[in-house]
Amino acid sequence: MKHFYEQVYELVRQVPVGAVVTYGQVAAMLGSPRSARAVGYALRYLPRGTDVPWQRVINHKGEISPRFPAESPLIQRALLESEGVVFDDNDRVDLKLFRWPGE
DNA sequence: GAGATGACGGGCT
DNA sequence: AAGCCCGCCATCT
Repeated sequence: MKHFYEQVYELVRQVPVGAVVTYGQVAAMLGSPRSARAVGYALRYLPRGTDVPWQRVINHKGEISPRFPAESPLIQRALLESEGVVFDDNDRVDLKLFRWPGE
């Protein structure tokens, strides 16, 4: 455990298929409820061929956070849907149903 | 070592 | 109910 990043990656790797977690949740699980932002920061630095299921991390609204390539969110959405996650008419995930409770 | 950055969250309007 | 603003944290340059 060197960088906060590493911890984020490790934890995200443990999120099961068909489940999602919020940035804040990840931060809280790592012991820093206020560092949700840092979590997003960590994911931003992920290389493309990573084994980390970054697509399972979304914001507190249950929606995919916007970012530079406008297509990324679409790819992320497709990945999640293929894993069984359902999006409503507003492109949001029902966190009450898909939020990973943790270990 | 200081300042800027950013895929967030929560509270208030 | 939706949107805006402000504060937080760890990392990057």
